[in-house]
Amino acid sequence: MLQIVPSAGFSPPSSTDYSSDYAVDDFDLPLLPGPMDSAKPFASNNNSIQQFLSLYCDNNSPASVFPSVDTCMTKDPITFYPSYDNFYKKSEPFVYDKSNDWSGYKNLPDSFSAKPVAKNNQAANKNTFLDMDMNDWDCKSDWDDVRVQTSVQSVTSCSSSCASPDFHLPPATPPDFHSILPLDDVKPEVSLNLQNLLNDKTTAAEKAAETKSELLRSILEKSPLENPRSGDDKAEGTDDNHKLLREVLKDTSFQKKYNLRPFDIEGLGTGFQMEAKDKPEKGSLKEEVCDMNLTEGSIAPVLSKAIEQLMQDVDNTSIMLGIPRDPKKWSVEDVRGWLLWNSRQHNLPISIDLFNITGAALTSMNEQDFQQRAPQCGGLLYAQLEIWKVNSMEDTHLDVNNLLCDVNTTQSAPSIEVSDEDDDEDEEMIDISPSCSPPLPSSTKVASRGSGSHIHLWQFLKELLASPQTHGSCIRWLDRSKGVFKIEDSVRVARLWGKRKNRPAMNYDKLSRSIRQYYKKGIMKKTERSQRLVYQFCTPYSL
DNA sequence: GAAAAGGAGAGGA
DNA sequence: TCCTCTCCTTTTC
Repeated sequence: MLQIVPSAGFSPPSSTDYSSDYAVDDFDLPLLPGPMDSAKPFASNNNSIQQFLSLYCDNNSPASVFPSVDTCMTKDPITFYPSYDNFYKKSEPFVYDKSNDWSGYKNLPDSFSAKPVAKNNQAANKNTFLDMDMNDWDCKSDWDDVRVQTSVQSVTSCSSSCASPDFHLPPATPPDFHSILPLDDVKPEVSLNLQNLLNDKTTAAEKAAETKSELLRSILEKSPLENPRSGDDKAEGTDDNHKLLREVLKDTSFQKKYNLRPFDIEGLGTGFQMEAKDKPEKGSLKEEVCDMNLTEGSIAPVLSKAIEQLMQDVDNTSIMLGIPRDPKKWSVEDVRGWLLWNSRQHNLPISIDLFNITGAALTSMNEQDFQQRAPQCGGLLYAQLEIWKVNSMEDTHLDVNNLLCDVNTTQSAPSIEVSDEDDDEDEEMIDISPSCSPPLPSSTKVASRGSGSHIHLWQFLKELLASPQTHGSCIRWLDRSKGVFKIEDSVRVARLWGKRKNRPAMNYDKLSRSIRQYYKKGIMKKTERSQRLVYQFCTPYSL
């Protein structure tokens, strides 16, 4: 199943699959404030937010957290998206280091010769890069493979209030582009504007259609060799620029995506016109987003949902693996299990023996330590662990609005609303109350991870089993490796389950009936030797 | 008597 | 449709 959110964890099959609806292109990363040092919970690492959203926005590979780094450059209102897929897929996952814009490219495959190194050995940092002339590039034909798409999103340049160069992907400037496209005043900090995209998609698509038409006209006028009316019959493929251009013209995927109908533009080429759009599926995130009158501040619910889902996935993974949510509490075996899971889930080459350490030691490692032990995926593991660390903060205040506000704005203290339940359960609600205007819509309170009523009984039981210090008196593992556990206090377990599900009448009879339903589903099975109050998870649920 | 096992129907998402 | 709750009966320990 294609998924974007579960990049950092396990997400059980759900009817809410946003994968087809959103891509990395749909998020306006630069909307995030620049200096994140004062913004919790990512203050510990400036890379975190970038990695976090990169993980989030990837929908190009089903089980991968490798971001498809589609950087963009734009001349408002035109945007071009050179994709790095063709050469990037074998390299390290992108890690943006603001101190060195090109650090993420250090492991590009040998075939990629268009590394951002100037011919005159000019340092290719961000500033010099922006000042470099295309003739300074030591680029070969690899750019020919760069897929180019015209954007159908409405693009605006980000103002300084919502964007900071510190958090922008390094601009990429394929030389071929520069030679054929009007990019005289390229703004390095420009990327997609989620607000415009979501707020007025129709207008955006129409603009894009117009844009593409204008682009075609411009190209055709500037490039007589490609203009069939020019009378020049130069053979196809004799000019790399035109090869690139052909890629642009051949790419019609945007038509389907935005429901555009081609039409002829005064004989100059093909334009595109909006057709009736299908209404987003009811109840989908997309519909919710479309229904929002998206101001800059109202993007918060979108991010809030994304973060909520990500945290839920991390929780699901911790339950599935039977490890604590807090990586600091991991045993050596837990660490190995987590690494093994990541290795399998994302097909990462990890030498697990090099991580024969506890969770406390693991969490104290920096990114370089990870890179040393896992040269090919250390950065990714580090980013994954960062998310887990954030998720483990019980008092984490995920105030998405803070991410969208000027960091100089005074930030209110985290507000945690703790339920008045007894100490059986940590049923606190995370209050995502706005700390800066505008306020969030009605659903400002989000149930903390795992405390929702949608949790399955087997997940709940594993959650209890994962916290023996708290619930060991009522449920415990008999044989962890086989997934055999015993309910020591059936009344209490049933009461906890009823509390979680808001079913005051729950009792063990009903709970055990639900457990028995799992026999048919293959989630649980009877133990080899029938024992009272002893149940056994089936693999992989026991993992 | 408590727990296990399972049939059957209801209800919510 | 799936999952869980609820009620019920019968069997087992």
